[in-house]
Amino acid sequence: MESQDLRNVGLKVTLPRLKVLEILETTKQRHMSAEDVYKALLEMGEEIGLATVYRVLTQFQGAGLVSRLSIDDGHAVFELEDGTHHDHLLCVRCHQIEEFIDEVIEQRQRAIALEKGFEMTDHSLYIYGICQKCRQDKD
Amino acid sequence: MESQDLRNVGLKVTLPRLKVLEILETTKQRHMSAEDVYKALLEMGEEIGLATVYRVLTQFQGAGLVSRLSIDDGHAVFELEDGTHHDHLLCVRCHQIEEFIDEVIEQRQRAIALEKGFEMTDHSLYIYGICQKCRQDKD
DNA sequence: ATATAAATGAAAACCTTTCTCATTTACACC
DNA sequence: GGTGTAAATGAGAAAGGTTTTCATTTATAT
Repeated sequence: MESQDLRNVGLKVTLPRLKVLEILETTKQRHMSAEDVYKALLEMGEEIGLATVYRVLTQFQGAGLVSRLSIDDGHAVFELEDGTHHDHLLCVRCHQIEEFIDEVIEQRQRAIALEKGFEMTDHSLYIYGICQKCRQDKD
Repeated sequence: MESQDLRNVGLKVTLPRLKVLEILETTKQRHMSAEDVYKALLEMGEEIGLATVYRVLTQFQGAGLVSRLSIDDGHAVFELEDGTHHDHLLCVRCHQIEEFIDEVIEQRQRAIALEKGFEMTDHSLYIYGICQKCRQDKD
């Protein structure tokens, strides 16, 4: 019952919102750009505007339904929020994204913010590299 | 003798390059966007094109003279390379940037890349928050 | 049912960054 | 010290992702 998910966060239940949510939930690829979502919807035969996809994703982010990753190349991808904070490894060849959690790093970050007098609002850690599969393919 | 710095990295010594280098070295603000550098040069009375500033900064980055930070909002700033790897704290109110080094985090990152089979090429860590000064000003 | 505020789609606008191309410049060589 | 040649520059156009505008459509409260 996805409609309720939307109502819970104070968003009107509209077809575009339901469809975007559906794509995010059913696509195997966990990390999708707005363009990815848009194309997936077109392929489903849904009529939707790219601007709407951007708007909906931004609203979802504001509502805590998704989080937005800002990749180094000035590109954003979205992932369904699952409540766990995690960081990311990005393959610079195939652009696959893996996730990891490291409590030691989390702790150090909090300590550093404290040390520097910062009230931490957010943090982001990206490790860029060549993933195992790409290294095997042609090293 | 900045001309030598340029020759050392295999770049022709041109006025625009010398001027960009001069701005980076003499401006108090350590982290500057291409636009910042461009405006600073115009204010100095230098005639330079914005495209040239971008090109020069990118070349400097390739030559290891500067590093580029990609801020979350799809904005890049440059800093003179000083040989030390460090990460950044960014104030979301005043946009001031502070630097820190944490060997524990560096180590964990290497360990995680290894665990995941990644050959790490780069990594970036940003802590976003409200800096001490901004917290005092109006909390 | 209906009124009303919110949401949508298409296209234009935006913003930072890169590219194109004609002109200028630095540097190696004479 | 001139001079040829490849590289660098500047202006403006183009690119690419994202946001805005505005007329139209839709969801929801009454």
